[in-house]
Amino acid sequence: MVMNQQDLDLTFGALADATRRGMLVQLSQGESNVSALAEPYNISQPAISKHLRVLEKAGLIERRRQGREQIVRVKPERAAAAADWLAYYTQFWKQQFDAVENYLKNVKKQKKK
Amino acid sequence: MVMNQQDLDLTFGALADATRRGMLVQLSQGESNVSALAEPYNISQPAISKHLRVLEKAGLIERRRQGREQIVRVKPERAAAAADWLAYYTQFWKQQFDAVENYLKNVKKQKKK
DNA sequence: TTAAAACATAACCAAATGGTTATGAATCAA
DNA sequence: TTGATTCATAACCATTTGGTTATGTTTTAA
Repeated sequence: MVMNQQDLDLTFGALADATRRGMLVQLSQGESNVSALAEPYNISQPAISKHLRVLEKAGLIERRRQGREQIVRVKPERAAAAADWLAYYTQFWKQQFDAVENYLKNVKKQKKK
Repeated sequence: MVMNQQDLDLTFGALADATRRGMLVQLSQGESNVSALAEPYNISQPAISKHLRVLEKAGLIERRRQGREQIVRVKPERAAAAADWLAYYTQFWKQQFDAVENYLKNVKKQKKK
């Protein structure tokens, strides 16, 4: 999946909150309705709704109605794409870091001489 | 590296902005001073300073003084840990997604009968 | 039929975010 | 020595964010 800048904004933004990450972790165990998802957190029900909306706008979850319940399930594509993005650049950052480390080490050696 | 919730908040939060991601991408090519980093963006210099501060607080970059210049370089550990976190759960989200897909497919088949 | 359950939505609030202009400090170059 | 360069910091502003309470809607269960 190709992620544009806005997708990355929304995805990383959604992941930048412990409550929302907790919900995603919970959903890795299986589908859930909203009440069950809310249970571990002692914030109000509307606050939970807002978090779910953020996750939905980021494309990280999907909802379907089942009677009066709302069944939430995870949608892994965006998260996978964000993980790929991060892994891709991490590789270069590591290379860059090592290169600079070696350079600084050499400079130190030169000074000792 | 073990990431606590606050580290993940800061790291994903820092990544949730296109300007900051652009800076990190730029830094994957090598160290840079602040002016060179700022060049592609037409926002004010203090705005650049703020973005750098966010990246620094998240532990994604490091700075050192060199005369009147500030040399910025990337620090890959946090990004790597965040990438690991994402990759780890993505695996379960994919499993979960596939399981639900199969379940829903079976339900459809049953209905056809 | 009526009360409870499971949500969404609206209105509001404080704090955080991303931007600005103005200003100042340190360093370098002429 | 003085002016330009390279930055940081302070003060301010509008918007976003994460929370709240109040209220309404739909569905289920008694």
